[in-house]
Amino acid sequence: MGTDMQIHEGAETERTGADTKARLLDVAEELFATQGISNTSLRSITSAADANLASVNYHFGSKDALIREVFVRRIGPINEERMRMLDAIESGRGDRAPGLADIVEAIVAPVMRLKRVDARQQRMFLRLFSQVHSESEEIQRLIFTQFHEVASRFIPLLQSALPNLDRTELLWKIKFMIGAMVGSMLPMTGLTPFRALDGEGSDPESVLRRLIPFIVAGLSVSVPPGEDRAAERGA
Amino acid sequence: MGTDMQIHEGAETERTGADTKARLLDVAEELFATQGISNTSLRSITSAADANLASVNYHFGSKDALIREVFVRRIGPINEERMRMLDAIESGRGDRAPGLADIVEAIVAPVMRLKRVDARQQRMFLRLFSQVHSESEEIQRLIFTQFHEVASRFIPLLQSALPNLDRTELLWKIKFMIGAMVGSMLPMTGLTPFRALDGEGSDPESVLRRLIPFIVAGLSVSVPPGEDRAAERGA
DNA sequence: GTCTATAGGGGGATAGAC
DNA sequence: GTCTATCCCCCTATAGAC
Repeated sequence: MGTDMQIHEGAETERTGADTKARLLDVAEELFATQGISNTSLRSITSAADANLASVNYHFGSKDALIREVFVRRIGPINEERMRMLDAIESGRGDRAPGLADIVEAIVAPVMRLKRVDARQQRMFLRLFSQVHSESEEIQRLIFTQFHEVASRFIPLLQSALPNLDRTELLWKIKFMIGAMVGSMLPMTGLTPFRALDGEGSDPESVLRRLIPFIVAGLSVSVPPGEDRAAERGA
Repeated sequence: MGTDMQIHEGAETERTGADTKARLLDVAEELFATQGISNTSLRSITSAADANLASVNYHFGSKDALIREVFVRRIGPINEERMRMLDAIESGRGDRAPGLADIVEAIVAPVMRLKRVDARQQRMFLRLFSQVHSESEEIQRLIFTQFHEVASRFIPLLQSALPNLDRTELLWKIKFMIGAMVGSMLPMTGLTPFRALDGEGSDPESVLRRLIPFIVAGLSVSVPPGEDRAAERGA
């Protein structure tokens, strides 16, 4: 199968006059996404970015800070948009419980609309985040921390919209929800039937029109109290 | 933060008299999961497995075959169980459309019950599959191929249970469904509220009791025909 | 400055000895 | 089954021709 050729499929900033800091971010993102984070040495980053080994420390302070920056650059705008949408929901109606779909949309839509960026960046986004699972807990925490703020507003809001769910139930459903969101971005490479989805209907708004009701339905459904499941099997 | 120490957290087969083939599989899986597949050379695998460079070719035939084997070892049993469950569904009732929950369970449950294996293997499973997105299309295909058989039975079955959904709709929902399934396995490391889920309620059956209704609800809900939601924003 | 040629290294696959 | 040695291919870098 030969060796991997992914590293330089179509570099963007390589030769431009972009400043070193931006180049370092671009290169680091790409290497992180394809090789893993801890597998990527500062040396490989700086040499690929045509920069000095010391430049990372100068521009970011540490490798950890660089890692954080790489993710902040992608997650930051998404979470800011989420906060804005959550603001809109909470300010709009004084006491009335906000619509479930609005809340879900606030979390999910900013990610989908990220598709605005070109396909290459889209792929990179998925790759980058896929790598997180292969990293140490410290690095994972470093990245998950960036969702704390949004989560601390989203969870209570969702709880208030679904007062009948106990907390455990709610949190599990949120995991499913996040999964469904990610699932919408999975390539499904080579599974023939799914090739049909590559064309039309894959623009952000179309996906959202399908994804949000799916999630809302899943969130809304009540879970059978608990013991045997063979019971409802015949129904 | 130091470099990655994950490689040998608690190796299992290292020193035992386990045969070379098994050792190669274990080592390859671990290296694939932590470094990526194409980033892992046969040389690094064989040396870590205390085996000869030629051993991979002797035991598996090629690197591709080794890759396939690594995944087959994990996916194989899952898909076999899925096929058995699909058999049971289709044989049981002659003409009547099978219950949606049964179909979903047939796909989802075998993955959840994989948790039977120890936590380390569970983590490895997620890591391993996370790496797939960072690989070339050839490798992705190599792995996705292993789902063809199940998919070709599952999709029509689901379609028959949801006759009102057009094919595109159905396929999107399947992506969401797969996502939700994966989502249930995500660590959410460091997001404080989710730490509560680590203890009770995280056994396979409990997760399934929540996950299956979530998915069934999402599959069942009808999607708004399409024009209303600001659809014609830019199109 | 651009292009072709060639050297070097890494990696996968294979033959033949043990 | 395992090993050593080797072949071949691909990629990168560099040098010399134009």
